[in-house]
Amino acid sequence: MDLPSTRGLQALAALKKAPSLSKAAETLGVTRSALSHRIAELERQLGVTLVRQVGRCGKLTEDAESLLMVMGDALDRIEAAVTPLRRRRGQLRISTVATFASHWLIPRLPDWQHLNPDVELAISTTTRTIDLTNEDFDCAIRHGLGDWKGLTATRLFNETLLPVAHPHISELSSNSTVIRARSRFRDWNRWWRLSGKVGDPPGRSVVVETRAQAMDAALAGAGIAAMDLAYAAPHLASGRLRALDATVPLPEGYYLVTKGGHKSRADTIRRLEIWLLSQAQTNNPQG
Amino acid sequence: MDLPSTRGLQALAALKKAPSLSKAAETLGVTRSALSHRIAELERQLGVTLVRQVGRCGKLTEDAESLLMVMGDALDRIEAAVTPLRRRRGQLRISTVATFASHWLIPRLPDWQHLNPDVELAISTTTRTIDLTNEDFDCAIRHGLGDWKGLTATRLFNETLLPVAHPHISELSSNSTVIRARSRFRDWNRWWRLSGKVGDPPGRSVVVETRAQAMDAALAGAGIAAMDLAYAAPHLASGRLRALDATVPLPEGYYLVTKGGHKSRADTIRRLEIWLLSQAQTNNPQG
DNA sequence: ACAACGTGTGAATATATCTCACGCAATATC
DNA sequence: GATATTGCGTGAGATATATTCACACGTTGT
Repeated sequence: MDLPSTRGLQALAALKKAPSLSKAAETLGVTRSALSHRIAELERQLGVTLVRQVGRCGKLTEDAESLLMVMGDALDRIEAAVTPLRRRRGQLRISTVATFASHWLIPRLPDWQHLNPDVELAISTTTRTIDLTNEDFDCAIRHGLGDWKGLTATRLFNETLLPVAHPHISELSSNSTVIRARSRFRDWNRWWRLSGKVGDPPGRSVVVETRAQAMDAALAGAGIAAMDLAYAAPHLASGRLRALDATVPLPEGYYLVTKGGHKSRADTIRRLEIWLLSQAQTNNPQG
Repeated sequence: MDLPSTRGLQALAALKKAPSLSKAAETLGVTRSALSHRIAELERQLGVTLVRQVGRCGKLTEDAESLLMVMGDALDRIEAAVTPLRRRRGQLRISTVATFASHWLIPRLPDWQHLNPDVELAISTTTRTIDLTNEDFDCAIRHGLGDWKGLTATRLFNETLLPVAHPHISELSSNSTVIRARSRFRDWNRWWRLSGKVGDPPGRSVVVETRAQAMDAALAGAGIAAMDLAYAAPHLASGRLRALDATVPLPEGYYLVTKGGHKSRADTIRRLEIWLLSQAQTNNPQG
C-alpha cells in the first residue's frame, strides 16, 4: 500500500488548526501556493476532495475530517520520534589517536570552526584501534599503511621522522641523550637505519610513556627526540625546537578513514576531508 | 519542523519486520535498491546511522530501534485513515438529469466500460439542479446555456428539436395529435415558432409527465413528440421513429460541468470529457 | 576457488515539491 | 456602486526526492 507523503498530511493538519490556508502556510514556513499544491497532490493521490472553498476561506470536507480523526496524532508521534535524533545533526564524531589529536588536530580546530561554524567536531581519542563499523563514529583518523579492508581511507600525509631538540642542543652524536616513547620505541632505530647511520643509536636515553611526553621532554631540553615532522613543524618554525639531522620518510602515514554502508552525513565528511587535506599541505596550524 | 517522508519511515519499519533488506523490499513491492536509497536518504536527513551491515544482512542501530519505538503505530494509523478514502478512487460520481441519463448516457455505458475498465461511472439523477460545490459529485451534466458561474462548463452538444412519431404516422398537420411532457411543456410552442410555422401548434395533445414518457408514447404511436435529436437519433436510425419535419436548434445545450477548487481527479474527468465529446459526435450509441 | 546471496552506488529518469507571477472570486471600505 | 484587500487556484520553471537498472564489493557456503 502506497502511503501519502507526510508533507500533504501535515498540510491538511495545519489547515485544520489554522483558519485559512495562508495562516497555515505561515505556521509551516512555506508559501500558500506550496500548501495549495500539497493539498491538490494529496487529493489526487486519494481521489477525494479534501478542501472546499466556502466564502473566501478553505474548509475541510467530511472526508478530510475523518482522515485527520483516524490518523490522530500520528504526525506528532513521528516528530517526537525524529527530533531527538536530529539533535545530533551538527556534530561529526571523530575517533583518533591521542598524539594526532593533541599535536595536530586540536591546534587547528579554531580554523575549522571559523570555516564551518555549523559543524562541531567531537574528537574522541582511544589507545585501541576502534571498530568503525560497529561503533557510533562518523569517521576516524588512523596511523598505518592505509590498507584497512572494508573501509575507505584517504591519506592525509606520510609520516616523516627527524631528530629534534631544544635549540641549545646543537648536534646529534653518539654521546647524545635520546628520548624514546614507550609506545613508539622502535622509532629511533628506524630513523637511524633509514638515515644511513652505521652502528646503533646513542645508548643514553630517556624513556617516557607517550609521544606527546617525548615532545614535552624535547621542548624542555632533556634530549633529542625522533619526532614526526608534522608534529614538530610549529615548534621548529617558532624556534622552540631545532632540527638536528635529516628527515626520513616512513611507509606509514595518517589516514582519514570512513566506513562503508549508508554514510549518514557524507557531505559533511567530504568537507572535513577537503579541510584536512588543505591543512596537511600548509603543515602549520593558524595562530 | 521538517518531517521525514513516509517512504523512508515505511522502509525502516519494513526492515525491522523482515530479516533482510531484500525481503522487506519485496513486501513493499519495490526494488532492494529503492529501499537502500530510502534508508540512505532518511539517514542523511536525520544525520544518524540507522542501518549497519553485520555479516551479510543489514541490522538496525539503536537509534533506529528507538525511532520506531517512539513512532509506534503512526504509519498504521495513517494507512487506516487513508484506506477507506482510497476505496472510492475508481469511481466517478456524476449528477445528471433523468432524460440524459436514460436516453443518452446509459445506452453508451458499455462503450465507456470497455474503454475504461478501471473507472466506474456512478450516475445519479435528480430533478433539482444540484449544488456541485457543496455536494460530493465529481462532475455533472446539465441542460442550459452554459453560464454557471464559478463552474467550468464544456458543451457536449446543442439541443435540437424535431417532431418524431411512429412510422405509421406520416405527416404533421393541424389535425395531428402532439405529445407534450409536463416538464418541458413549452417545447412544442418553441419548435412551432422557430421552424417558421404560423399560428398555433395542433390543439389535440396527449400530456405525459416526463420527456422519457413522451418518447415511449411516440414509440407506441400515440402521437407526435417534439424530441431532442440526440435522444431520438437511435430510434430514427432503427426505423422505430420517423422524423416528420425540420430540425431546429435551441440556444440551450448539454454541458459537462466541473467545479473549481482542487479537482480531486482531474485526469479521470478529462478522460470522461474526451469520451463524452467523441460520443456526442457519433450521435449514436454502440449496439 | 567458485557460486549464491545480500548490499551499496552512480547514472538516468520519473515524481514531487517549491516559489513566483498571475488571474479570479468574495468581502471591506469609501 | 467603484475600488482596494484578502484568500485562493493554476501554470511554468527550478529544485529536491524516488525509482530502477546495471554493476561492483563483501560474506557465506560447497
